[in-house]
Amino acid sequence: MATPKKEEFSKKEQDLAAFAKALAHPARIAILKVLAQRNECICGEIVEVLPLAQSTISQHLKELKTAGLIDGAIDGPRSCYCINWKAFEKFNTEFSSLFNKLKDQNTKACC
Amino acid sequence: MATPKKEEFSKKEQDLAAFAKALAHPARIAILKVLAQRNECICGEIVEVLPLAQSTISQHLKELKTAGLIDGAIDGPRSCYCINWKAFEKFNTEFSSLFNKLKDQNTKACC
DNA sequence: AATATTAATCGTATTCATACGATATAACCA
DNA sequence: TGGTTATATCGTATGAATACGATTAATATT
Repeated sequence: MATPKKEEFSKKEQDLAAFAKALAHPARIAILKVLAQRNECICGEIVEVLPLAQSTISQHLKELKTAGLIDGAIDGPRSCYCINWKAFEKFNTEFSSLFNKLKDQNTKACC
Repeated sequence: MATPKKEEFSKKEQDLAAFAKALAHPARIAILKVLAQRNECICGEIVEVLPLAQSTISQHLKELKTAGLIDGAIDGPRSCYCINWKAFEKFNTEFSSLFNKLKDQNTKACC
């Protein structure tokens, strides 16, 4: 029991869900805000600003990176992260288009 | 250890994260599609179409309802679910506005 | 070379999510 | 009333996410 069944859905559904999952924690939304605000996206600044341990932030950054929402570059002893605007926009439009598609299909005022 | 820290973030961040979490599973996206497609939003149809057990679907429906994305009404022996367009649109615009706000703040081409 | 700084990774504990079968509930039909 | 149908809920097993301290790795600094 409890063997995951995500693979049985369409790729589009899986991709959109994965994107949503990347945003499904307030810490990660806060991280994106910090990355956008600062002109330099040094990781240490995020640790200072957010109420989480360094290792936890690092973990969240990794997830955002895996989801493709941010890029990371090693810069000497530190790491420089920044938002991947292309990917972010792609998902933004994809999500809006899901919403609009759903709405168009919905022919009936239901319930 | 591992005591949740979600409360330590802003309400807006929490709300957006909660919405994202509701969409963070392909089954729930698929459910929304079915609800939009059918003129009648009987729960049983969803069970027929998706590769999940009835109790699992029921659980996912409950989460979508808790997140405010769908409404449910009891209709005799069955249940009638439908998308809460108002809530859905609210989150859609809120998400787009986050994206645009982030982009505006981002003064530097980084990394 | 020795030490400090920065961030990633490891190990691990705890909590949450996902999935199912079984059972309960509630309305309808014979 | 007895049985059927439709859905929710319970119990439970497993897997994933979250969080932290400790350690490692890699570059700077002295």
